[in-house]
Amino acid sequence: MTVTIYDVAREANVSMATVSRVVNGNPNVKPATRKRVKEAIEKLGYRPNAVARGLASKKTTTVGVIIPDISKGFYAELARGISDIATMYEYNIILSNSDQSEDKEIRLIETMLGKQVDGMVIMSDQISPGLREEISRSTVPVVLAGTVDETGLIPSVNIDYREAAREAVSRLLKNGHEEVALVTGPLDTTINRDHLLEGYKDALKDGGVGFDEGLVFEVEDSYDAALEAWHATDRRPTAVFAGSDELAIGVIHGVMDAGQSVPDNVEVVAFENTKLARMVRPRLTSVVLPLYDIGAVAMRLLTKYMSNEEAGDPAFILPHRMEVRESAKFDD
Amino acid sequence: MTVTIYDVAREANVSMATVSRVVNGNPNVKPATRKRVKEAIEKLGYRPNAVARGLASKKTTTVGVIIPDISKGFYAELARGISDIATMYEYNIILSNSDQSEDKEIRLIETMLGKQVDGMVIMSDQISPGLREEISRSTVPVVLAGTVDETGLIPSVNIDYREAAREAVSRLLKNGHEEVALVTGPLDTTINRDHLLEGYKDALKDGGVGFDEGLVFEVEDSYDAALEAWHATDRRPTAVFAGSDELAIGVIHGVMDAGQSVPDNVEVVAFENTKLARMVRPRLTSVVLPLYDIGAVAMRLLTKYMSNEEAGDPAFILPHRMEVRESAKFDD
DNA sequence: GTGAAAGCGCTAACAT
DNA sequence: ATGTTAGCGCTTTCAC
Repeated sequence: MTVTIYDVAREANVSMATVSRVVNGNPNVKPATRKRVKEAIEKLGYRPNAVARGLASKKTTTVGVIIPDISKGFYAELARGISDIATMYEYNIILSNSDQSEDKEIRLIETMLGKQVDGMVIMSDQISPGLREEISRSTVPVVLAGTVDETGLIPSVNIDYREAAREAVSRLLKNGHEEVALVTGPLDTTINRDHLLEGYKDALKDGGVGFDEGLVFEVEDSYDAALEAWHATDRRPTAVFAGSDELAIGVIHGVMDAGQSVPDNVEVVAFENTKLARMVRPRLTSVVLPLYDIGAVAMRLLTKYMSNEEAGDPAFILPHRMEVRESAKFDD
Repeated sequence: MTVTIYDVAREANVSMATVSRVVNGNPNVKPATRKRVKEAIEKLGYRPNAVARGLASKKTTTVGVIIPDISKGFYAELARGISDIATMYEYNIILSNSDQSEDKEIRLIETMLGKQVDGMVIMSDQISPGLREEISRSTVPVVLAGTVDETGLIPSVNIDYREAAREAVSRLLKNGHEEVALVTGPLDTTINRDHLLEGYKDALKDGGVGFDEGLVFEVEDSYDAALEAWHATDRRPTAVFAGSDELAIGVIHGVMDAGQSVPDNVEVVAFENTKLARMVRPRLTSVVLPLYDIGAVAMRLLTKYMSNEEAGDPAFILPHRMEVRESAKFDD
């Protein structure tokens, strides 16, 4: 029923070793026999069995990807970057959602290792000690994408979130605001807590403005949560730095509901720059998070580790920039 | 270096067959020896090699998923549904992007079959004859998700797009509009051409309104394209049925730019109901496309085919409904 | 340049 | 209840 390398060998009057050679592009085959073998392959419709090959060669040309939730635009964009580079290097991807559960993450790593992946790209809002432990025990290389490992030991690709946040808030401060709010997702994630919040504080310090805890709005990372938070508070900051485009839009609508205008009464700077940023009025001025690139670079890095190439500093930092639109009054 | 079933067998003083039995939960093992084996597994840190298992059993417990573009919300949502059910049935997923290229689609199917996937879920805006041919030659079951096969031969999961479109346009018509526009993505995709457009025409006929080609705006499926189309035309329809949330938002902003209001001057009904629908003002009234469910049901169907269960009608149709918000003046 | 043979780590009869 | 044995389809020395 299934045609194997033996069948091809018989058909072409050569040994299976020779068939294997032509299938794998080994140059040590006389052109004439190569031709015969190729014809036999064609004739029989032979398709190499990657599982058998994987068992014999101990390489599967597949990599595992663990992602919190592929249905979230943020991660989907990362995944696309990973996928494209994987395809370029002829790897396939086993993709699984972890929902940020440490349990699931660890179980996924185990099953992927069982499936003999050649490497893994992992995304997580928070590298728990258990997860870090599991990763460091891995028999194959692992790269983190858009995910910060506080120890800096696990290879990772990111931007300098803290500096990006500092710059954004500084520009707001330069516009003369006395009360700049931070609207952020849960502060139990590394990026929010140690990067966005700290960058926000850095900027306040730079600008000689005192930190006011009442101006930090920690909400669920959703449009509704930001909107509600704005409705609920009686603070009236005149500028906002939001931790995501969605949060920023929630704030904008909150401001509008209060009968005010963005950017005239309240300036808003977002963080992420998804396509959403252009689909609101006013359009969002947003720090650009190069998600696709982060994924792509992470995968590229992984290919280097998988072939034992030198890969340089494990903590890879990509440049960032700001896309200026109408939700804040910036000049360039 | 790697510990195999032999090592465990030796450690536990049993044969490899017994180890295999306890690993696979075969009841024919005395509790005492089962315990010994489990301890040996624990002690040695044994992890079954799924590749070897796959070669021996001819089952890999992985399914292939081909998707046009995972970074698009539409597909990402489908993928999540597929993934969750796959996980539930203990399958892993090999995920690849096709960018709708027939070439890539066919190549992906080939490499997935080479990797011995147990089945495949495929998404595509258009099942080309070449793709259909390739699918029908597949040695493992294939299910289409959110994808219409005109021949109806390939198992698929969808909603009745045409009827959903008809209902939406009919409700608009009932509000007394004389000019209802259709803003749709490219009409070279099956759903747009044979379902949305036809459903739109059905409704016009039902309502005794003539079809006016000038009221069909075929644009790229993006916010910008819809916005530009609205800016460019001098037609002033008072109601619009849009083929996606993004298109609907483009239309809404186009209407606003023209100094008019939604829904007072123009009523808009969208199709998709992503979370975007609630993030615009006015919020979108939208036909609900149960993307997650479509993916989930497709994967569930695939598990049936993979285990040779009876699966019923191959063309599975899920119910649809409309979510009424403010972009159209509907009562319920 | 080509062939023979020994695995890769497991499952699945078949014995016992 | 447990052990023996023959593959699964390929890669990879090692000979010739």
